[in-house]
Amino acid sequence: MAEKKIPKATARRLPLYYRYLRFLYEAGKERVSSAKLSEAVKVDSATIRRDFSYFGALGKRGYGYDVESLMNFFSKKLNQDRLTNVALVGVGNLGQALLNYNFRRNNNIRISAGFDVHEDLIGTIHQGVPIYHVDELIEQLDMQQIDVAILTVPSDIAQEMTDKLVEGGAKGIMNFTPIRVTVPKGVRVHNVDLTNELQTLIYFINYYQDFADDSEEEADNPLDDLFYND
Amino acid sequence: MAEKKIPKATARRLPLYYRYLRFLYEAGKERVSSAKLSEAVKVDSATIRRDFSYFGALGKRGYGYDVESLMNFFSKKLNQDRLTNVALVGVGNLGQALLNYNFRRNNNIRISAGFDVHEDLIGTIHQGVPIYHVDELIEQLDMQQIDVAILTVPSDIAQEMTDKLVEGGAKGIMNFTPIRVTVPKGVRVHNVDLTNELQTLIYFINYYQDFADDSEEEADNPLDDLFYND
DNA sequence: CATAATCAGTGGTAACGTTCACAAATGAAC
DNA sequence: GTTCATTTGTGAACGTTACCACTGATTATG
Repeated sequence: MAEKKIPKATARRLPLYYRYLRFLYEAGKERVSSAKLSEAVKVDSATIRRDFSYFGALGKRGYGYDVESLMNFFSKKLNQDRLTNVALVGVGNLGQALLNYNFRRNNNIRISAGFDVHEDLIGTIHQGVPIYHVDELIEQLDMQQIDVAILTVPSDIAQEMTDKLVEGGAKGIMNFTPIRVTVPKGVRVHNVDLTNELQTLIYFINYYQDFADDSEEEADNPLDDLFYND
Repeated sequence: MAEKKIPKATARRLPLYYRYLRFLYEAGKERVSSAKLSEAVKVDSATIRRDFSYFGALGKRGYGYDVESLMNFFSKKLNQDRLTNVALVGVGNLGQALLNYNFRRNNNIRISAGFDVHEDLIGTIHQGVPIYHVDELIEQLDMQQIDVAILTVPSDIAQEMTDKLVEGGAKGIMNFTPIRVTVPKGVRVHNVDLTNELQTLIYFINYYQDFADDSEEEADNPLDDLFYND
């Protein structure tokens, strides 16, 4: 909780920088300039330097940045030095794909518990992850000290499951449902709305296609749609 | 291609508005105010009015907005009045989940062709969608008049497949790989980076947890990370 | 050691996005 | 028809983000 105000736009780019630094490190590179980084992550080099500067002077003029130390620095910032357990609420199509999706590959994040209501699933183990009934959600979150959850349930129970997550002490929810759920202050929701993304993409290619000078980020991620509190 | 400059932030919210308008219409509601919309989509009411105003005067003072006509208006804007075919490149875990994911439910978007290199998959039909070898990609895009693609391939072939897509005439790519691919002017890439999202979420809950007054949009869709050209 | 090339850090500014606050328009009530 | 309650549309203020352009530190070269 050290540095006060890292801009949100900067925070969203940190994982991108971190990933590429890992790549450079594994490729044996010792140094990198903001210009080289810029090419790979497609972020303006001035923006990269500004982003890094919020954390202090991490580079050396005339030299660039030391890959290993910068990588380690961001590793700590992104909590990659310890394992983060995540709950998966809703083990349907998308949920199961996320179980298979290897968050751990180069990342200290793993889904450690799944929750569903479907009787066939409960008690089974998928990709090494035990599936519990949602009735056990609050209890398990507490027991396993989980404070981050992925929500992949049908829309009509999205708010209900969110309330349970909040009650279980979740602090962060990655919401794959199209519902904008309501949460109390202190809980952060990150919306990943796939249909929304696709529709936006289609809108852009239909209405922005001939505006040439137009290269930028998120998003956002767009996709990027996140908010805090209610 | 009518109205010139709809802000990107506005464009990203259109699908959200559209979806809720559909919901209201199906619930038999005839009118809605920006304040009511605001509650549901969690966007400030002034922002909603501003967003709508870019398209002209869509509402009536003292009344609000007519649900049906607004819904139809956005339906056209979002190309929902005609079917959009999308290609899926990479029919692995995530790809198959997206095949199952019902984009068509309330949306005139469907995945109409899948592409992979895995021999077991080629020639099969998943969820009604035929899977072709990637060697047929360029040919099929052309034949099926597809200009939007979802990219869910391993990182190491992301750029190669992107190049094929561009060659096949794709104008929009929803990129699920962590690679920031390079594309020529006129092609829009929308990055959906799940690991990135999760890491950002974890970063936020660790560093922003006690900054209370902090509720906003996108996304930082974030997730929302999109760009144009190279 | 001197000169050239490189490159981080940052002040300034422009572009973009959000929100306040209010006038003008409309509908509802009686 | 007058009054009251709503609610849009928008000028203006504010906040955030991105980028240019330059200074000065450092390395590389001969």
